[in-house]
Amino acid sequence: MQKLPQISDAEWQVMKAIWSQAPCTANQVIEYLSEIVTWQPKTIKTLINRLLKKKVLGFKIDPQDKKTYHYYPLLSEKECVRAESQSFLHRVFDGLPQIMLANFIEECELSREDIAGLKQILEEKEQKKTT
Amino acid sequence: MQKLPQISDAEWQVMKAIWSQAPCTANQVIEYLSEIVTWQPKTIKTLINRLLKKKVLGFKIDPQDKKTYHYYPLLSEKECVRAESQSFLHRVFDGLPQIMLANFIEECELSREDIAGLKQILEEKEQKKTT
DNA sequence: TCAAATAGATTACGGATGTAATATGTTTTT
DNA sequence: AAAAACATATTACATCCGTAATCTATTTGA
Repeated sequence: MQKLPQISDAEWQVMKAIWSQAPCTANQVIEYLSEIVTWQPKTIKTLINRLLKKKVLGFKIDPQDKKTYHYYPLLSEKECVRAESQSFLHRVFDGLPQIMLANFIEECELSREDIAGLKQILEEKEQKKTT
Repeated sequence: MQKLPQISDAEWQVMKAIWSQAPCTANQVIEYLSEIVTWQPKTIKTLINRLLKKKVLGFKIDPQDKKTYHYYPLLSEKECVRAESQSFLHRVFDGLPQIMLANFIEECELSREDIAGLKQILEEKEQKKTT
């Protein structure tokens, strides 16, 4: 468990675009995000550069097209989600997942199928403890 | 759903102290937090002042002791937790609580009792939908 | 009463963040 | 080959944040 660099709100959007498309160009990120945010392309390039500096992204150059970088994540979505989740859990719920889960289940809209799915997951988790 | 002011990590610690003790003095906050963090008293005073400026805290003066302020929250813990939770949910899980819940249940340590409790809450939620 | 202690108010300062614009260098296009 | 387009790199700038120190006014102890 090492310390991951801090990823800001805006940077998270960029990372989500890259995790779902990598390797991809800046323009692909910009196009992907055009559905989601209203940032100028320059803003997105800035965010990409900050993520490069933080070593959250890397890039390669295609010999065919030496002009355009192809970015890819250096950290997996899973580990970033985990780190961000732990941070949230500690900040708001003193690190107690039971409290947090109970709270979310009560506060969120969940369909009947969602509820069934979660019960399923809980049961599987229980099974694993037994065996 | 109005927009709450932004509460930073460090400010959350202060707010948790005040929610659990209000109304309380700066020194009570400092003492409470001495178990949890290693900040200088001055640092905590700064945080209290920022929270005053953001209108997250208010204070009263005791006629007996006109020197010391007694701080109290202007926002409930519940609404702040809700806002922070929504922010996290959107940043990391695209606002989808099912995904988030499934993820946490799988990743976190939960005792058998925790699991039973969560199943209970899920069942109650299901009941409410039916009726 | 005068000095020391203390509470709150103001100021500090470097780094992160949101949100870009400008500068520079390399391809294309004409 | 010169100009236009485009990609990346650098710079900008206000605000927030972590982490305090200093200033000011009041209270209290000697």
